Amino acid sequence: MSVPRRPRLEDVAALAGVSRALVSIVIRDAPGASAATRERVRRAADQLGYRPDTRARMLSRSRTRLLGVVFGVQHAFHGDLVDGLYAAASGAGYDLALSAVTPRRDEDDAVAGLLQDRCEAMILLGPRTPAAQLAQLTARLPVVVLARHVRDRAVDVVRTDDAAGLHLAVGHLASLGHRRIAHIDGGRAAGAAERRRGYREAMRHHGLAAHEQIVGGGLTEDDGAAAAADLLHGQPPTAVTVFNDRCATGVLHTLRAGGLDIPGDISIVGFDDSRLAQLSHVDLTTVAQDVDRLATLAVGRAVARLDGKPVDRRELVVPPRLVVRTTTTEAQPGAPTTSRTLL
Amino acid sequence: MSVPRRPRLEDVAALAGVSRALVSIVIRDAPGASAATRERVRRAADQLGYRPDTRARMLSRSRTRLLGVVFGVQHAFHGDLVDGLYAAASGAGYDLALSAVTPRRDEDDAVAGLLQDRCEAMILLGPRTPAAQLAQLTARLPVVVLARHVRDRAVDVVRTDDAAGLHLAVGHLASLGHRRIAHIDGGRAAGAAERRRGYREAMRHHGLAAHEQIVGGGLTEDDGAAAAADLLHGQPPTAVTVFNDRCATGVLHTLRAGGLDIPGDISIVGFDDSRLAQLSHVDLTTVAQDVDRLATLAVGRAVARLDGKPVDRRELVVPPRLVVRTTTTEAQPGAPTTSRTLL
DNA sequence: TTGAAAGCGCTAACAA
DNA sequence: TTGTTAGCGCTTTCAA
Repeated sequence: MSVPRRPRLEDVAALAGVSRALVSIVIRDAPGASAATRERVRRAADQLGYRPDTRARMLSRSRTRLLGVVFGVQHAFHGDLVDGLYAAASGAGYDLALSAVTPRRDEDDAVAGLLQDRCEAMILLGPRTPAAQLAQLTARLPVVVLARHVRDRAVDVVRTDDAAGLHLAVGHLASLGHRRIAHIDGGRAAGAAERRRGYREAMRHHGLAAHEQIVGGGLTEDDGAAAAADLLHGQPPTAVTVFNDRCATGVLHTLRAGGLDIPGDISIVGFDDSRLAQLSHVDLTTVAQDVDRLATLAVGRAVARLDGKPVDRRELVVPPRLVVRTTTTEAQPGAPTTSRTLL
Repeated sequence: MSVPRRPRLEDVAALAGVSRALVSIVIRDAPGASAATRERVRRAADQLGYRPDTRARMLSRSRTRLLGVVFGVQHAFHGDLVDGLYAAASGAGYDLALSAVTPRRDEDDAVAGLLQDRCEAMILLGPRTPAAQLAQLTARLPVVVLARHVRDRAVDVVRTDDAAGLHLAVGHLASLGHRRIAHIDGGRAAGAAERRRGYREAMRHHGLAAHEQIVGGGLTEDDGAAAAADLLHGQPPTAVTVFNDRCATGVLHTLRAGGLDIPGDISIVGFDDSRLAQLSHVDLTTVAQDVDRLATLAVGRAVARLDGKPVDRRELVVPPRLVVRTTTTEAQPGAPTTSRTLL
């Protein structure tokens, strides 16, 4: 049984009794065909189930209308961003080429794959790639770094105002009467330095400089779990701001497993407002990043570069917003001040 | 400043002083060129930084060597599978085209996107698409369903022996002395029916038919949290097998939040052995799916179909394996038998 | 071993 | 409004 070959432009033309060019015009909704012809061509195309060949189109247009996206497949927040990026890209008439960073596929692999796909621009989610290398990549195609601060002037950045986010978090806790507020940081992760700085500034701003306490964390749940244990070896704070939701989740569950009441004994604030924070058994007070806005700006910036439009500010900073859920409450007079051994 | 156009085959040919065809041969490592020529062409290509244009190549070869993958961007286990698929595909000389299912992008969208990318075959991770529709898709290109049972004879399937997995789980619990073992199921999720069946069979096999208790769950953490609450409205079991790790995590944390000791009061067994189960603060006893084997088989099957090789068994079933961690322990004589109100 | 030439399926400039 | 004609960059016969 012979497989019916996929219909080509030519087949449609033949059926409709017109030239290939005409069909191309109709298919692309380009001007230059009468309504009657359009109708006839459309009908023929439908009848044949014609679908234009993207590759041939890309080749002749010498454009792919493809935006490459590098994301961490294990990172819940990246999943949220990808959702936003799909929406933003299709709004701008582009498609997304996804390239995942996995345990066995690093960022360089992911970027290389995208380069091969001939995407026109690249959007990197919280990349760990050094700034110099990113700048180098920018020489090949427009690159937008999403959710990470990059000092290098050559790289476009769209990110949340991380420092402001920590001002919100600390302010919230301070207004609840907390004074001993610790910060579990993200180490060298994207955004970590900014959030650390925001925490310090905010603590000083609230006259709590003496209570500053930064605990080494990271971006995974396990990092949070380890940090939670660390935290409680000394004099435990009454509240903690955590680098991100994943890490905060680790902190939350570890403290609870250790017998502490959250938020009774310790209040916790996360960062991202990823789906993780919204789970009913987590229900984390957190600093929300405006995913749709970040995604829209990132796509917009990539497209602007492709269109050669002038760009005023290289870095676009989106304000965060505090989402209060159930992991924060007023400081308890009798909060634990002695260290306890957990786990 | 003019952008230096990407070098083409022709540029390399000119520099090396040979014809385009020769360059093509050398680049593809095809036979038909002397060692000397090869060397000369290679040097020229390197000097120009030549990279073949994938699209043009796809077009003329009328092959893309692209395997489409539909996955859930929020699903940790899918992330694990994607990692395995990248490895397996590159081993087979194929590339992956990722298409994500997100809150605003359903499976149909994801499949449509891949169809447009002209991938040669498709691998769907735990799809919800009805069997009939999958069968229809198979008429267009080879489709491999990964991690879901499909009765329709037209669809290739690679999956874990879900029922056997529940035999392992129940057997483990039974050997620890548990009798009242409940199952929190996955509803209509991929694999749920098989796991439910496996649970029932295993309970009977161990003479525990009288203790069968199936609680409606789902595949997310929130589903698990809700089920945990339900579970305890009646007479709580001493152990539960849960549809998957995500759901089990919700169960675990909800029970703990309610004051129960896990595994002291209730033992919990998950399914998948996704990264979630391996987190230190979760450390879930679970039924592990052999991710690399599943991925390798799925890619192998897709490639076999593309090569037109005969395929003996339409469905490839991989045995699971039990991973005992810290959420299961021996049944306690004094385990709670009265209902408690949680949350 | 090498080169010429004909596509792959589509777009776009130009003529009619 | 329509059709003709070159490409887009590569692969792949078929001759030389």
